[in-house]
Order: sequence, then structure tokens, then C-alpha cells
Amino acid sequence: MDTLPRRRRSSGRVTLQEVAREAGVSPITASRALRGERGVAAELVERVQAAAQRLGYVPDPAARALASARSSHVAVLVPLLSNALFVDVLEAVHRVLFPAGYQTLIGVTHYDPAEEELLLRSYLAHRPAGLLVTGFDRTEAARRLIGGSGVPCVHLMECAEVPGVHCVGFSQADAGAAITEHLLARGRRRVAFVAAQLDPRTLQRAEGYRRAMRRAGCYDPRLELLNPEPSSIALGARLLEELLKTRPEVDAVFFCNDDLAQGGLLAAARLGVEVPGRLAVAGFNDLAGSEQMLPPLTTVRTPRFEVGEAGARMLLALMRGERPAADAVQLDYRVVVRASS
Amino acid sequence: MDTLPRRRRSSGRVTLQEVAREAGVSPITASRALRGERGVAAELVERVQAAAQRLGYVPDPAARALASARSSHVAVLVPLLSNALFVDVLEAVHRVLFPAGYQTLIGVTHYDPAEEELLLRSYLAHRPAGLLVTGFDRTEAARRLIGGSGVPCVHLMECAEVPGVHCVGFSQADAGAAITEHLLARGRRRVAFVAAQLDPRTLQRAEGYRRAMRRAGCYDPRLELLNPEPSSIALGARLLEELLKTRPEVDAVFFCNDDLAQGGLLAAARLGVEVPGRLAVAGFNDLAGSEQMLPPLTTVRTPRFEVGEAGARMLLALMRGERPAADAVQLDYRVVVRASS
DNA sequence: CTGAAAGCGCTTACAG
DNA sequence: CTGAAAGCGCTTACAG
Repeated sequence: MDTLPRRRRSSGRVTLQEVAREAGVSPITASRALRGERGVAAELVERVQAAAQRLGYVPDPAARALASARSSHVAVLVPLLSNALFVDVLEAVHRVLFPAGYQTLIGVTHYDPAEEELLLRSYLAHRPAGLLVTGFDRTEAARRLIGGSGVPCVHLMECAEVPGVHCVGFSQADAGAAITEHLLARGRRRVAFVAAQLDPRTLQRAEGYRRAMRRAGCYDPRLELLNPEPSSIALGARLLEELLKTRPEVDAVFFCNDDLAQGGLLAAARLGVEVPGRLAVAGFNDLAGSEQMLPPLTTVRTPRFEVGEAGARMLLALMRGERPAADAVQLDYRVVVRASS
Repeated sequence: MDTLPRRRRSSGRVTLQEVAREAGVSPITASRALRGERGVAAELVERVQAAAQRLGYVPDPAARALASARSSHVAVLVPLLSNALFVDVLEAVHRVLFPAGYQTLIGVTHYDPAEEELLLRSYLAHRPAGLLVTGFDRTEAARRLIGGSGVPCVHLMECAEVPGVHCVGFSQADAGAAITEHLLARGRRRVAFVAAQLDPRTLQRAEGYRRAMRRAGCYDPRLELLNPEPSSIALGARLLEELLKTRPEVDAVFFCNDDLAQGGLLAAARLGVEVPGRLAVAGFNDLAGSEQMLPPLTTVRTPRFEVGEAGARMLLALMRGERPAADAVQLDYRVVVRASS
């Protein structure tokens, strides 16, 4: 049966060569047929595919990567998995990329540019076919690594019209302004902004908040409570207590993320602070559970699933060498008004 | 300067050959020195390392994988990223594996054995150095894929003493029994079990619940409310309402996961059901926010971080060809009593 | 302890 | 439209 000479270091897997022999063509033709390269006679394509099927051929990604200087990996760098936001982005990315034959490599930067740079080095060594990164805030070295690699890259979550830069996101600042304007429209004047983590996108929301407050003639820097610790329900509870103690005159709070807002709502209930009567509360991102709070939380629904999907599609185009329809895609958010405001 | 003949298809990266030339040794010696293989003269090791440093050499993982039939990837398969449990496991795994030179590839199975099998095929094609999977519930084909691959594999979250099987986990059944016993010890008799998703580990907790209820002479199948939908805060709220409507006599509820329990607590507050007066409530996993609930949630603190860490360490040993200290590691959980029970 | 040769399994670049 | 040759950048297996 097996007339091939036994290879010295054979790994035991079925090789392209065996498929080619089975189909009666050369390995190169088999390779082209299997990759769907055009310019191969339809009959040969069929014969090769049938042979591959029969032998149970699985291409070797390492050999392919070595020969073509490109792997089937797409590296995705996100700040944190404990932020449900990014889990949704990743889910959407995977749903687009996996059926297209790409493996998603998830890298977690912990909001640390130095760690991102380290991950980038490591992932780039693997010659990924594409790169998906979060936002624009990174070290100069990281920027050079990306640029110098020649690997197609799409930036997620933020949007900037810079030639040669590809991105899918939404305006964090506008969204921050919109939810602030909603609170102002409800007649609130002393609207606090409470934030944690203080990553670039949080600070952009802060800018939106300031813009809206200034426009309404209500801006007062003492209404901002900024804390660099990681965002969490527990921290939201603590920050609300701190806010009420140090700025008792506030009549509304815009939390930069729903987990903080949920904690704030729970703390308010514990302290007997009436929401929205005494204090209106709003969050950001519309995370799981926000609609179940007492009262249900007013928030901004951000298009994270759409960001992941559109970002992955744009990358797919770039990896194919095509020009995407647009270099920068700005998606919509929506203020979701519930009983907390 | 560069006396090397220009290669036809050079990828531009610094190669081992260049490092070897710079250090004045053969490529094989350079390879051995860089990989820390013992049996290379200390002086040569230093020279090679210095040369690599000078040239900015980064080993090519694809070439390495092709030549050695083993990559530096470790594939980790988890059911879901929206369950904070697995995010913690992954975080711990990454913290152990990354410094050891391994890349963690995260695969999400969505609790679907067919999808797991597909992912397994895809990951195994990449010749991972190791494999980390969740639990023991998979297709027969998946089991054969793992076994036939020869790739070291550690099972996480559950524990079984089967020769040749490596695992790190805890007894889901015992933990389920323990929290049930706590509710019984509080004098509750009509303790309901409310569960979603109904994955294997949830069903093991159900077994523990039944064991404890039977032992106390309180078991009644009508006290079980099992729902196959994905677990969420919103579903927990819905299920509590359903429970109170159809089994008004219950005096306690054990939710199979904290997100359900949090939703249940919120629903109870909305309905004016006093907790724990009228109804004691307990959860499972001690997820973020549970301690902030009103009242704070009694739950089981499960060792997910420890599972990830110990599992990764065990895999590290296996990948090095060592025998781990134990094939099956059983970790401890802890009942955390708070005001909801 | 060190090295020359061969090979891992593909694809690129060049012919025809 | 098809193929023979060479090469991608490493490591294994065999010598010495």
C-alpha cells in the first residue's frame, strides 16, 4: 500500500505530498487547489479535494507559516476580560474570523502599555495574519512594532481619521456628553462624574461630560471623582459613599461604567438615599444586570458587538489585500433611559 | 559588513544562522545554547547569548514548531468568557504559562461538545505543546483526538482518579451538599434548587443538593427548578418569580451560580419578599458584587484562581516530560456565610 | 562537548 | 494552466 520511503523524522501526519500523489498531481498543484487559488483546472481541484478528504489531510499551519511568512493567527489585544465589554467584542470577532479560517489569539494587557508591548513582541514573532488592538494609547515602541511588522492592523473602540490608520469605534466623548445632557434635561444641575481605572476611553467620556456641563453652565471640577483603581461593583459602592460625604449637594451621578453604577445603586439603597428622587444615577455600557437593578439603571448602550464584527470584517479585507470600504468606521451608541434618572 | 549572500526569499528577520556566525559557532550549537540545553560550554553559551542580544534575534516559532513538531502554544478550552469564573481561571493560567515561554490560546466552546471538537481539531493542527480543557464531558471523538495527539493535557474544574488522566479541580457535588447543609442547619426545610445552563458541573451540584436533602429527610423533586437557558442575572430574577408562584411553600433557595442568585435577590426585593426572613438565599462561586447585594449573598467560594494556577503548573511539568507530584489534585472550597441566609 | 547533513511540510519564484 | 527546484528557519539524529 504505502510505497513512500519511510521518512526519518516523519511526524505521522498526512502530508500535502501524499495528497498530491493520491490525486496524481504535483504538490504545488495540490497546494493551489486546496487553497482555492484560481487558475487550477476545475477537474484537478475536485480530484485533489477528494484525495485530501479520503486521506484526512490537515494542513500544517507551522509549515505554511514558515513557507509563506504568514500564519493563520489573528492576535487580539484587549485590556481586560473581567470587563464584560471586551468579552462581547471578542465573541463577535471570533464569530467572524473562525469561519474564515483564522484563529483568534487573545492577549490581555491589563491596561498596561508596557505589558501590551511585551505581548505585541511575542505575538508578532508568530507572524500573525492580522492584528486587532484596543484604542490608540500605546508606547512609541509598540507603535513602531506594529508599523514595522507590515501586519494589517485594525484599532477597536475608538475612532480617528488618520491616513493609513484603520479603526472601528464610536465617540466616547460624544456618548459621555449625551448621557450627561440627558441628566441635565431631567433638571439636574449638580451632576457628578465618578470614574475608575482612568484609561483613555474613560477620560474621553470625562471630556464629553465636561463639554455638556460647561455648555449648560454647570461645570464644577469638584463634581468629578476620579479613582485609578480597577472598576468594580464594590468600588462603585465605596465611591458613592465618598461622593455623598464630600459633595452632599450633588443631585445626579454619571458613573463611567455600569459596574460602578450598579455598586452605586446598591450603596444608595443601603444608605436609604432615594433614587432618582434625591439622586439620579446613570451608567455606561449597559452591562448585564443593569436592567434588573432597583431602580433599573439608565445607561448608554455601546455597540461593542458591532465594533467586534465590523473590526473583524475590516481586518479580513485588509488581510486579503483589499481596500476596506472605509478606513474609519464610526458606530452609533444609544442612551437607554430607565427608572434611575 | 554583511557578507552573507542575499537570500532569495529572506523574510528580513535575524536568523539563528546569523547569530551563530556572529558568535563564531555552528547553528546547532547556537540553537542549543539559546534553548538552555545542557552540555554546551559555558563560554560558548555566553558568546551566543551576547550575539543574539546584539543582533536582536527573535526565534521563529513556526520554524521551531516545524522542526521540533511542537509549538510554544498551550490551548485552553473554556465554556464561556461571560462567566467570570473562567476569566479568573484563564488569568491564573496565563500568569503561570507566559513567563515560562508559552502562549495561551483561548478557545470558547459555548458549552457545546460539537463546538469543542471543532476547536480541538483546529488547535491540535497547530501542534500545541499542551492542552487545558474544562471538565470531562466531551464527545468520544474529542477524547480520541486528545489521546491520539500525544499532547499533554490537564482537565480543570473537576477531579477524577483515573490512571493516566491529569486533573485539578474540586468536588462540585460536595460543595453543593455543603451549601445545602448550611441552609438546613439554619433551620430551613423546604430548600429549593434553582439552576440554569445545566452543564455537567451544575448537575453535579444538583447531586450534592439531593444528597444533603435526602440525608435530612427533606428531599422533594418538586423543589428543583432546572432551566437550560444560559445563566444570567435576568434569568435568576425570572426563576425566583416562577419559583415563588409555583412553589410558594419554599423557605430557602440554593442558586447554582451567583449571577442567578443576584438576580433572585433583586427580584425578591422588588416583590417585597423578605430575605432571609421569609426566604433564605444562597449562591455559588462568590462572584464580583455578591458581597454588595442587599442583603449580602451567602455563597460558596470556589478556588478558580487556584485551579488555573495548579493546572498550569501540572501541565508545565508534563510538557517538560516530568511526572507531576500528583495526577489528580483536589482543591478546597469554602462556604461564605453572609446576611442572606 | 561540537558540528555537517538532512529534514520538518509547506509555498514562492521561475519556467514552460 | 502545471511543475521541478529551492527555500522558509529551525532541530533531530547521527558522528566524532
